[in-house]
Amino acid sequence: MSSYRVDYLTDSLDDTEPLPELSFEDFLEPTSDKSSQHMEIEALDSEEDDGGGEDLDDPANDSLNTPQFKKNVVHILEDKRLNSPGLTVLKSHAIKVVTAGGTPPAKAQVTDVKILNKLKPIPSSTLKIGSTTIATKSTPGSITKTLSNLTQIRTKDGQVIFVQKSVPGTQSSTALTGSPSSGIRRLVAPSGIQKAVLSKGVTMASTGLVKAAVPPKASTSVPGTAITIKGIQPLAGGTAKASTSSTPTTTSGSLAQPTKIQVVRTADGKIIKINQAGPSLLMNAKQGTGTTVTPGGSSATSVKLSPSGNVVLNKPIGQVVVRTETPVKPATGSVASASATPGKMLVQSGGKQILVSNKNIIKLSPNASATSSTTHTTGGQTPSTSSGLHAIQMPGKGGVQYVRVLNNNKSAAGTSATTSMPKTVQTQKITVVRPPVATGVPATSSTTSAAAAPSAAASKANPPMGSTNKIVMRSMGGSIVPLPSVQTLVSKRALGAITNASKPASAASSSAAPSGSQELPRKHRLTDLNMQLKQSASASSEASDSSDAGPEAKKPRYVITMQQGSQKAASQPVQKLINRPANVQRVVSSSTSPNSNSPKKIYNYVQTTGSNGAKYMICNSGVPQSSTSAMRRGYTGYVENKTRRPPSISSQQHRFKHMGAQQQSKHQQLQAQAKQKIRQQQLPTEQSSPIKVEPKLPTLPPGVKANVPAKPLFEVLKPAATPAAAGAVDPLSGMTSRRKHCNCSKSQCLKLYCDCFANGEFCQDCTCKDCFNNLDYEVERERAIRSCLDRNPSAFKPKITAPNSGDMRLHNKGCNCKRSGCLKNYCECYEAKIPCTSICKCVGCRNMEDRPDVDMDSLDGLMGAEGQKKDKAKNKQSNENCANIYLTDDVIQATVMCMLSRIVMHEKQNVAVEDMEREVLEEMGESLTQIIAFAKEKHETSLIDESKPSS
DNA sequence: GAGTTTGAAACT
DNA sequence: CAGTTTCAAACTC
Repeated sequence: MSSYRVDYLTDSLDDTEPLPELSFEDFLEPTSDKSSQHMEIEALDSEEDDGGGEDLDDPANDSLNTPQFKKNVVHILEDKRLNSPGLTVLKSHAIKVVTAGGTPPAKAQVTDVKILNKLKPIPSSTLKIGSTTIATKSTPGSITKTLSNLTQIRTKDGQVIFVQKSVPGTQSSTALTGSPSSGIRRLVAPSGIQKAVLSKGVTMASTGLVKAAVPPKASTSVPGTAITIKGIQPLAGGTAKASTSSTPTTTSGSLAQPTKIQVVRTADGKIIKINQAGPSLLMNAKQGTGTTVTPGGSSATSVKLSPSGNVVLNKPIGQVVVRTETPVKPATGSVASASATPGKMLVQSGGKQILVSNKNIIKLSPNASATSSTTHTTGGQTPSTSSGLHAIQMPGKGGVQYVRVLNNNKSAAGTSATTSMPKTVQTQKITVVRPPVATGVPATSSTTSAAAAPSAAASKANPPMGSTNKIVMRSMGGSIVPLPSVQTLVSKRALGAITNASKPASAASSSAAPSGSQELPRKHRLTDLNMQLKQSASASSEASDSSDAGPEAKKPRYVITMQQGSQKAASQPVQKLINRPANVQRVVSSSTSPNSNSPKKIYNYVQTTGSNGAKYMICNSGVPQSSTSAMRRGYTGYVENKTRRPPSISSQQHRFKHMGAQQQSKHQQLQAQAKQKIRQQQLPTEQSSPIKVEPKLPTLPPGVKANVPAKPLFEVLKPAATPAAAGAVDPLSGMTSRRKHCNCSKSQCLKLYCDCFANGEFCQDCTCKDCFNNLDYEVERERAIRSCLDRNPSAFKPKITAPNSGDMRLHNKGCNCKRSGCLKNYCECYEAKIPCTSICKCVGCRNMEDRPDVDMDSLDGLMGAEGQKKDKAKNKQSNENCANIYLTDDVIQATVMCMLSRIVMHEKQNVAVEDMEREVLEEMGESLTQIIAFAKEKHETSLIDESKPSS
């Protein structure tokens, strides 16, 4: 659907004369007039027949018909499917126009206009001419059912069209159309409200009632949806001409009087003007593959017969073929056979076909020029028949398109036999003369002169074709949303943009801030942000395994917290876990814990790389629970090869050694497997730095699960590491464990002091003493976990998170350094390679994105060591304020406007959406850069000012 | 490797 | 919530 929408938008954009669309709802107001005259717009439901759903998929499909019909939108004509090659009309929407009597309401004329989305047999039943239904089989009379609610539409001409709102229940209309398939049913909006969208520009020369009906979906078999418009009164002036042109055959008497339709605008914004035209007949230059029938020698050179018996004239792009059909019954027996209805004209334009029962309804445009423009029509087109040259003006992308409708009077119903065509057809051709500008007409089918104009489909596909005033934003990746118009975009987005933009502008940091930090200014380097933005996608995709080692990243494991929306998914075990990679082994342990309800706990035993650590992730119910890893100062500790402490076998180790033989064997197997896997998973680390960074696979201490409500899924953020970097580190080579070995002596490894415990891991190969962090002491361990959680529910949550995949990583709590200047690994922020933020309570912080060490030194010189503390606090405050100072609403708005302007610009240039998105993002980046630069400059000047007085 | 420094966790 | 203590990692020598 989205694609469809895009198309839709683009189409509308193309219109030089954007006319507001009218929906049927607009017309629904009951009018007094309903009484006698009514017009029915009946749509044969073709969609279901051909599997309407599929239609949507088909780009070639007429956007008008398919998608909009779902919306119950009635499209009267579209020029896009000229080529509709098929003899077979896949899909049709028929519009019946019933003209009420002339000024003195004479006989009502019913004209069926079919819009054929697809070549699909047109159900004969749909055909109606005049008050009488042409469709032979269907119960003609029923079609004309008048609906109670009639809406009067006054045309430009001052003529009135009545639109009758069909009752939802009217679906019975199907009965109207004889065969179920052919049945006409009323348009019924899903809500039960009948809704048809007509452009306001639709003008009907004559007054009459328009009744829209959509065949009930139930009649899935119904090949096409017919829309009948009844009750159009022929214009007084027009009548004369029309009358002449009118084909006698079709009308059951009533048709005789011509109706003038001046402008019809389709819901998609295309405007079809039907003006009375001179007598000239335009025939299709060329026929498509379909059997062509030249009407009784009349205008149309070539005529295609739809299986239904409808004759479709292939025309070069831009041509609309109108033909009248003789009432002959479907020889072929195609469903459309009914289409044989006499006097029906099939207007095909741009792949869309309109079946008009009464030619006269279409009035020739008086504008000679229009006709003249029809040059492209083949010679045969000359309007032989005086009866009628109808011109339809279709303002399109390029401007007004003219369609000439040639009535072939000659071809009477009887004429049908003439051609091979099963049905005799009187062909009227409508030539659409499009301005040089790309018209919507493009023939979808190759049959017609494809060369001529870009196919409609193409045009749709390529929004670029038409210059659009609208901003069409596609939600690719959710960043950009399709918007109907600039106004909408501005109005809707501007506000949101401000808020939203403020975030990006103010730095992703804010968003990244775990909790209350949103407003806080971010100190992170923009480069980081950018890098992450770029990398986020990939990183996120790779998720858990990714290694976070940005070039800058040292060892810390970074975690991205999934936002609420993803909770569920998040709750789902990490895919890695789900799949239970080689290094994951399921371990079942009897839960001795008093609290745990479940007698047994299932752990996924994960043997990590170095086998230095083993993680047990609770996996009760077979689903490993995602766990969070607490980021601790020491946790960065993926120790480099030259680990300070050689892996000593701790008591823990011994315990593991004494694990059941079975497990042990598993363990060994896993180790081997783990190695292999680790290679894959190994995070790229700084090449220079021996330290390996591993995104920590979030594991939750076994006990945590019980206590902690559904935890957000934390995924390891993998900063985009260059492949090279990734390759550089071979975990196996050094056999370096990326995990640190704790060395706890007093905490029994049951406090957060212990890295292992804090990470939810069991100690293994640690040098700890009196370790209780293992399965042997599960009770104690759980108790400890509960204790920790009691103190701090977030105790096991990662300290460093990126709220969104693209956001900057942030320390949730911030550091509290006093003497290290946040430039040593004592500082968790520094350790994680993220700048301190205002959340931090550090003193003398020098871990700021905007202040590289060098700069700091210089500043130190200026201010003196003592001033540092103050400076630090000051900086923090200033940083905080900076966001407020520099990211004012005006600035944000300006930024947003710049982005919007880009959109508009590119929109006009028909730039691909992807490119547009990129451009917009670039614009945002530029804006941010400027803002930052400005802020920096200001900041520096302020610093200088301060220093001067002191000196 | 011992000792010191440091800051988070734990505790009051 | 602030201050103090405990603890273990980080760091220095």
